[in-house]
Amino acid sequence: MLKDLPTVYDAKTTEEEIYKFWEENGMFKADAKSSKPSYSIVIPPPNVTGVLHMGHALDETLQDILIRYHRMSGYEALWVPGTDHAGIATQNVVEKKLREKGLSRYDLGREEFLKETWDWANKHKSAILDQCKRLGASFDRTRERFTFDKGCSDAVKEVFVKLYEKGLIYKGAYIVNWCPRCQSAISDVETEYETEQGHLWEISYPLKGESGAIIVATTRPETIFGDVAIAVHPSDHKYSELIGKTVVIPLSGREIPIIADEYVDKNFGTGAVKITPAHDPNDFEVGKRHGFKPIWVIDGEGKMKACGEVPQELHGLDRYEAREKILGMLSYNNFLLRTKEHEHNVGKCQRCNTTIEPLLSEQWFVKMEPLAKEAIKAVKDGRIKFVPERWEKNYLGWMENIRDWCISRQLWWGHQIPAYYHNETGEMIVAKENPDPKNYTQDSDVLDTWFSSALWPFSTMGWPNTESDDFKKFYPTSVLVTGFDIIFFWVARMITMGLEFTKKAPFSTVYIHGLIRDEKGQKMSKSKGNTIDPVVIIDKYGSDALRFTMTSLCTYGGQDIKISDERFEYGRNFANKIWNASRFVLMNLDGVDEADIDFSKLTLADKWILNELNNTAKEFNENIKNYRIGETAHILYEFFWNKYCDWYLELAKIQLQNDDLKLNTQRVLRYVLDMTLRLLHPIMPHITEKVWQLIPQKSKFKALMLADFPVYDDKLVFSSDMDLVFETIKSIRNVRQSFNIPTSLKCDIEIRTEQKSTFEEMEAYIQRLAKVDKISYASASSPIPPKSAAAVVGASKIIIPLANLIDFDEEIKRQNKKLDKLLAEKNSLSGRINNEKFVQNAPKELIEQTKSRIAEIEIQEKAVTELIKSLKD
RNA sequence: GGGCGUUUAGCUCAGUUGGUAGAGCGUCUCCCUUACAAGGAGAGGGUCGGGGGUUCAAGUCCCUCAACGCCCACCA
Repeated sequence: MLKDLPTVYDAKTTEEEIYKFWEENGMFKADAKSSKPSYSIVIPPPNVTGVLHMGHALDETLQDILIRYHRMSGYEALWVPGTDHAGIATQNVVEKKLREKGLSRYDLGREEFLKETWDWANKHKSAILDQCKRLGASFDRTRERFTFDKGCSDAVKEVFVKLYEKGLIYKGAYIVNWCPRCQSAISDVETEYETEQGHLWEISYPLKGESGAIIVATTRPETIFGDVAIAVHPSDHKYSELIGKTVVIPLSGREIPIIADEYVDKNFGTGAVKITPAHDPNDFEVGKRHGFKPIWVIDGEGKMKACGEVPQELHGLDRYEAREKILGMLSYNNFLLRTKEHEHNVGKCQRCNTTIEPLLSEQWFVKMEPLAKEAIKAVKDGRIKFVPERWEKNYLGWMENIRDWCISRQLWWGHQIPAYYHNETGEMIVAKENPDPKNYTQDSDVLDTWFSSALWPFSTMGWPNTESDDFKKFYPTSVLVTGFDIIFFWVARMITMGLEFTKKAPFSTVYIHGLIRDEKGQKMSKSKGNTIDPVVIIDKYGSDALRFTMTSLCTYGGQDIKISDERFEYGRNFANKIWNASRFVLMNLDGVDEADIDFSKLTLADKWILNELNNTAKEFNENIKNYRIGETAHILYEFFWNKYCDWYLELAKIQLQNDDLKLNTQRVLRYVLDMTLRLLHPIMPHITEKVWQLIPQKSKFKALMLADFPVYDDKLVFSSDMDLVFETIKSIRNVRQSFNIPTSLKCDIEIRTEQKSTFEEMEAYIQRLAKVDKISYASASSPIPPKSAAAVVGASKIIIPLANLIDFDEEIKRQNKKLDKLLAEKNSLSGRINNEKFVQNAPKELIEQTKSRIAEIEIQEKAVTELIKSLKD
């Protein structure tokens, strides 16, 4: 049966089979009543509208590694999955579907539209989490949550009412970022700025009752009908005489004053600014200071309002079309004096890329500053630490300058704001439930999606019921794993809300990884068409290959990760190597008993590999504890491929042929494979589980995923001279290759050494792995026979008599090259030793090390010189 | 305007308290050796972006310049 295992690892079949095995046995389910210490992670909930992309794949893989590692390391590990209702994104999708049927949400009405959206969300809610199963995600689906489910809604209401009662939520009219397409306010962080080449227009505003004019520079001439004043700097001599005078707005004829305000920059434009409080945040502030009433001229759709002095022909016109018309009119009437090229930043809606319209409107806000205090403290005093640390600065910088958060959205899909207005008096009550549905109507706005996300670490644990088992056992969570792009959107807000409502930091570590990019370093996006679908990669290379590759690309500094389809060959090849090495071991375990390794019978090779395994376990544990997760992959790759496969399996082949050594060698093979699979399991769960279950053993564990994770073990510390064997074999191979000695030809060697017994112990290894026939010995001082190739290993000389095979000139060249290298090293090292200051200042061990290295070089130098001499003779 | 990151082998990137550079891929040579050709063995390849400084010693610390990338703020 074992011999029937295919030589190429079949990831697809294995992964399906193994995942099903774990799932059906309920192995992902965490026990809130467990006495083990808890380790918990909540997933950054993907949008219900989403499909799995590479960013998720990386994020989920890293979380799964941490969860699996801790589960095996004695923790009660809980990973909570879930999805986000994604207000605008989801509403957009459903509205688009309606539009295809020629309908709008208004045709359906709020109630019917919500029903439709719920249906859609319910249908898609689990799709992305099902895709995560392909990744091997060991999250607890029995605890799956949705940011719009009953529990989250209760938490949202609780938080909203409490914040309102504390005076930290208020409603008011302010300039907000308004998306004319979404028809809603959005928050500052949802506004992305793009640099655009625009214009600065200089417009002349004639003075009233006298000749002359004041020239104003603006980028937004279409707001001219909303002007309430012209502002200049109080100390600007150019305009000091004009302050207090009145000008007439071009095209409108309305009269407005010239005022002085510190806000104006004397050196920008003409030094005179038109003030439009309804459509610009700075103008709003100026307007407020001077007591002007704002005049709206652009509506929520970004069109010119049909009101006031806006000319008839502009009514309902898009703001940019109106701009062109207005410029035409100004120019025609000689009010437009100059048009200058001007580069400026334009705000765009994060969701739909529509240009934001700053608009004065009535919205709800969270006063962030008082909340931020504790959130700053928690990071400064180390209750929360960022990995890598540099993100702390980024976080703190933002937190220390935080502005109020606009939380109301003019959407239907979302948590409706729990404020109720009396139908007649308009009196407002903020409460979890409508006090009197007959007479009170609920506020029609909903909350920013991130409001419910901010509560995610504790709303998923049963909060506000702080007595729930999950909350008691698993809150606060252990770590939050995410990309840097949502530190402000999400991480910062979770920290503030967690501290405010649970008095605890929601997690003690924020592990920030890089973003996935395409091979050119560009962000992946559907519109660019440069996305790589993780499911396609999994189909092609396997889930473990995807996981291993991505993990290995994670650097400690959290650099962005460039990937291409071919990069996953790295993980696929490694999985295949694991598969085949395991096949070899399994095929050679026939007749093995169930006993542990007999330590009294260990060979040098056995000791060497056990010692290496032990170091690997130690390094793995140290690295993962410090979130050097990429490093863990490198360590395991190096150990498994370059040590276990390249050397130990080859050495074991020799030992297996020795009846005295066979049984214990089998035990070592089995043990090291078992432990290695455990080490690899968090990163490559499927293949390791599959192979592990094929290993004959008396394990008490039902599955590898539940087995104990290896830790450093004093009993496995050995020192051995294997390096001498490896060096010997490698140098003989080198000689063979240099002189094109065919593999079929075994050569004899002579070893000139004072360590005869050590070499004798290793003869079998050298013979087989370097294709050597007879080995003879002589003392290190014996003369070198003529016509030989040779290698110097440590203080020993390996002589390969090849009189008829080698080109002596070639060999002299080869040895000279080696000599040059030795001399260069010696030169540099003795330079140090001869430097008094070095001897004074350098650590003792380094000096000793340097001296002994020089001594070693001198021995080799002597040997090589001797060789060259004998070749020349 | 402020802040951060990057610059190391042809390509993509590691390099944790400073002690004369590593991997994967690619290249060259040999090998279907009974786990694996998605493999094995061997080889070649780097003045660690430029300049300056600290030090016995700098890819690693400090200063400065340059290029590229990102974030925040935002002057109408």
